[in-house]
Amino acid sequence: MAGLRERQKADRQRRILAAAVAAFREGYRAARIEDLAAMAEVSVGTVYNYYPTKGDILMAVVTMEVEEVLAQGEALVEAPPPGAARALGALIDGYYDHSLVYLTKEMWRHAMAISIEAAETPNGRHYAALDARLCDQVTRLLARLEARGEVAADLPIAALGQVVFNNLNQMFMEFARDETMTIDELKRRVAAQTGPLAGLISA
Amino acid sequence: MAGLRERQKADRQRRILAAAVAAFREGYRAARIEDLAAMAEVSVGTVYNYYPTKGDILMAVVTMEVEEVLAQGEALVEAPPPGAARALGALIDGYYDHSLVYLTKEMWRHAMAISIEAAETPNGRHYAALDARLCDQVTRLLARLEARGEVAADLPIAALGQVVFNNLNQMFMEFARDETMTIDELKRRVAAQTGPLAGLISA
DNA sequence: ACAGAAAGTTGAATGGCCTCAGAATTGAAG
DNA sequence: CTTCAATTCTGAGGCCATTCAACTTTCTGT
Repeated sequence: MAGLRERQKADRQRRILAAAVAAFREGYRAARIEDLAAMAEVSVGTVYNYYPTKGDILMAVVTMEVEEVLAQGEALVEAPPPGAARALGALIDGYYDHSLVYLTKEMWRHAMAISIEAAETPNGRHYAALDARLCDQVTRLLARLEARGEVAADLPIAALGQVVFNNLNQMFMEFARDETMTIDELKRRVAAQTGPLAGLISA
Repeated sequence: MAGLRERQKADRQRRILAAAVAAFREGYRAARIEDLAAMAEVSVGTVYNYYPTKGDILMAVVTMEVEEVLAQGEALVEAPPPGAARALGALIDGYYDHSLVYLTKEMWRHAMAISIEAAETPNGRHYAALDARLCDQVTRLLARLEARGEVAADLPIAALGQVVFNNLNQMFMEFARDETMTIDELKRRVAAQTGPLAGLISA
């Protein structure tokens, strides 16, 4: 049975995260830990008892987002539409469509910044691991297409998968940097890059 | 004639930058503005009179590095070695070889983080502009190879140039993230990605 | 039901980037 | 060589993420 202490703990955890999502969406930089604490009806010290740094709170939100993106992508890898260009496009568009559910562009910018700046911390490593899983998913899609005979057989699939992923990742970074770029614009631009590539590797 | 005031100004500027390069190489995070000020024999306020933020001082160093990289790359674009794979490899290796002259990996990480986090500031835009010039240089190399008949004629050169650049850029980020990765390791990995790509687009 | 241990909470204090009101220095004019 | 305006310098102080020693609350064994 869940004791009182455990219930209170779970409740506080939830309140802090909810406060963070609400406050961060208004502005990550502008949100002070003191504010989150007040919203969650908890003291500053307690916030730090649940999350080691402000960045970790952000990363918790990023993780939610990316886990859902990965799950959705997995479904697509299981049964990709026919044609390399179409299959890759569908996977990538799916990623982008699900990128701003919990996070804003500003939140993404800070998450990316933290993952680079603090690369050697658990946080940075965790972000890198999420990236690696996305990269792996792209590669597995290529492998499946190759198995289905839609991609030429003698290509270094892992290397090309990483090229495709690096490209979609970097383009997403550019998207996050530019407040005026829309998701459709992003998709269009990446399709213009991935499409020709898909054409080159098609069987 | 240069008045006393002007000479003093230039001298302080130089002292601050020199102090910054020395201190940052020991550790960007660990370097406090107060330390730089002391090293440059100037007050904290004066440092801020010359550079609006700590990040701007770093960006001044990044600019030195990238300008030299671009100049070197330009020479290669003028007279690329024969073969798409060889030409691209030479350009990219040149970039990487000249990446740690003034900067350390830690400095790069912080510079990258700032450029994303503060994308809308003059600083962020400046960094983005440097990136754009590098991307353009890669694309111009491809265009030149196409003109020489070493790359197939009907390809979207600009899009492919950006794919190649995004890939080398993202891989450099990974290099900066991982203190144990050597430049040779980085070159090897990128060659394994760019090589096949070059093969696919060769005439 | 109570004492003691365990676990968790609290908010004042710390450290470092950056600001700003006033002091100091330089150059120009009389 | 003064005087004054313009420029530049200075460092104490504000802000906010983070820490930590003291205090509460919950749990456990008797």
